[in-house]
Amino acid sequence: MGNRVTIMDIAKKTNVTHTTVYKALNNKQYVKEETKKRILEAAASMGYRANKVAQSLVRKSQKIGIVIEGYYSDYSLDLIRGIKDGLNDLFDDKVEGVFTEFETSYDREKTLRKINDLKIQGVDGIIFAPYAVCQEHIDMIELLYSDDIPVVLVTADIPNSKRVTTIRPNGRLVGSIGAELLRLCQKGKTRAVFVGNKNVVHHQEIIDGFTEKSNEEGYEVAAVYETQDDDMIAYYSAERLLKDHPQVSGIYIGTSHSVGVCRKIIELGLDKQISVIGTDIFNELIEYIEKDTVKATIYQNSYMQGKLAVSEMFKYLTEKIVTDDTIYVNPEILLKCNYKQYMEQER
Amino acid sequence: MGNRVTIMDIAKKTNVTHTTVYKALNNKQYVKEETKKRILEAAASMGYRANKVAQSLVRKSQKIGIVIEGYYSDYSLDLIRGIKDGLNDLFDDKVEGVFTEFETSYDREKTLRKINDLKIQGVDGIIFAPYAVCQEHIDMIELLYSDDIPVVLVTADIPNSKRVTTIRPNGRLVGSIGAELLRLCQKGKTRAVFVGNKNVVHHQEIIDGFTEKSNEEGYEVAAVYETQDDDMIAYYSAERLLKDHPQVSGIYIGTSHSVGVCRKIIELGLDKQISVIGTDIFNELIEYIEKDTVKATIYQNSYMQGKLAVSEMFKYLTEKIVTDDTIYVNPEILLKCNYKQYMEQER
DNA sequence: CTGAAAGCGCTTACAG
DNA sequence: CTGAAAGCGCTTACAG
Repeated sequence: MGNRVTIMDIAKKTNVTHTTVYKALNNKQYVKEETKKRILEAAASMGYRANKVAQSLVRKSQKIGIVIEGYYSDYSLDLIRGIKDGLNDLFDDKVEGVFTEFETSYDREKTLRKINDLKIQGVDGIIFAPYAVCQEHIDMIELLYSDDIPVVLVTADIPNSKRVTTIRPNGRLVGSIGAELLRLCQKGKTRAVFVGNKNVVHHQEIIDGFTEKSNEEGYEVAAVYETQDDDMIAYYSAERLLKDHPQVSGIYIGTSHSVGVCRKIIELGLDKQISVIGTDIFNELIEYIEKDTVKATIYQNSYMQGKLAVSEMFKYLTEKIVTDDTIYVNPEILLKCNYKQYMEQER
Repeated sequence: MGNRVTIMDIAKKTNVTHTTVYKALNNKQYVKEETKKRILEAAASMGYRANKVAQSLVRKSQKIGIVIEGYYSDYSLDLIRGIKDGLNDLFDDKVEGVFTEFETSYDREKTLRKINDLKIQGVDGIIFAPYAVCQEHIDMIELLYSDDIPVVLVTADIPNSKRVTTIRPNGRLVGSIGAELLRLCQKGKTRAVFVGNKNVVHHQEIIDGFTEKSNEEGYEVAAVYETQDDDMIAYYSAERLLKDHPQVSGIYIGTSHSVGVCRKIIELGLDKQISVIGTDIFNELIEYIEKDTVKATIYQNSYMQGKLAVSEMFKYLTEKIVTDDTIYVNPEILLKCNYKQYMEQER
């Protein structure tokens, strides 16, 4: 290992000091073009690779602001846990998180105010988990961009915005998995899907993926309902569904907090005829998994999304590079025998 | 961030030099008990936490030897990729991997020789992926242990050995998932399971988990076959199975390289009646997933196992701590619509 | 038993 | 435009 190429080695070879090499390598001003070229060539030919450990030791600390918009659910709690663990992993790399308060409801104005506060506090970057998309968000991100404050999105994307990247599950894939799981266990040919809110891009994607896959495999999607992640709305929507479409034998619930659907199904004694697939894992769902009303649930791993959001932000802050324009977290399929592994998991 | 507690802060507070603090904190000899106690107390009260970045910068390089025993399959290739990526992540932490050659067959003697070679080369730790378990392995690990060379196992455990930890899928859980997936899509009540070799602890666990879960849910496991991960043996075993137990409607193939089972099923035109669940993902399996002969496959993520093995070894080498006595990697369920995400994946 | 000094590979003022 | 010096927070010989 004694053979690692350092800035000093390059300095010796090119007859300048390591300070000059540093400047050339990091594109700082005040290095003669010709010198710079020589240095860069030497670095390349010697296989130089900056030592990130040394860089972390001297770098000034980086502040990352965190804004999580609306809906205080298990999904958000896991997201936050992931972000916190991600920050903790980078503690010695001098990364600091600046959390803004969490809201139990969606308030566009508040979000904008919080982001502005973070800017004033001088954060180096912002991790933002948006709920619904709006023009103000796009404008705000544009503004931050021009102020050189990168924004990494998590759980959802904001199309046409200048965010650096987004870490999220692929909604169309989630919908497809829901459809395919139903194919495996559904008896009839008619289905329905429930989401929280069609204005949430992710939810629309789920509908699209579910519908496309269902049609492809010869199933009819008889109805799409919005539950606003409200258990009672879910309950009454299910009632309506089963009245209007008694031939339904498969339901995909593409959102959390909508176990009302299961309650209604059991109430009507239809739980042997109708197969249900759920989304994510949370306490209220367990009972229905244990009873086999819910055959499987699709876990979107918000914990991992949070963790990745932090590491991606760090990567961008320190190297100005990003893994990909969109980073998809694989949705996982949980059954009765393995869902427990995913509650409060670490990974 | 300027408020991080350093070794220097403790030194000032306790009126010694940072060298002494270092010794006290790291349990080095030649520190008076009383001084040590004072220092440790101060450190605790000040909330001291060693800076891992600084430690990595000065630590001498660590050599990790890698031995992968037998069977050169996609599973092993992904494992190796994981180990390599794990090592690469720790490049700046001065971690170096020393690979021994891979064998396409299982040779106990060769394994022992390779491990001994690594010891002579002076590695600081060994990552070992065993195939079958034997007393010689246990003895070898014991020997390494007394020479202060920690062994981290991956993909399987060696019970009663002095390995530091093992990173692996929970075989019983894999078997249970196989059984539960069959419950979702199987028509009849009789099943069979194929594994590579019952002497492989992991395979026996799969059988146990599968059988227990099947019985629990009212299914009969009519037969258990060993394929030796050989396609032709799998093919002929399937033939025998379907002759001896024509009522079989669900099959779990708990090992790779046994798609011969699927070939036989299709040949006999039974692919509409029999549901098959596979294990892991590799090229030969794709065709049967696409045709819906294999309804789902259980992915054991050897890539992640390899990556974790490296980080666990590093943790042990640098901090003498281990996350857990056994670290389970969650098996994931792949369907037709999402298996592609897992081929050559990074994560 | 305790301490003074050098060094890991960078970055950051500051001087020339 | 280039360089000399200090420093990040540890570990490692070496001296006392």
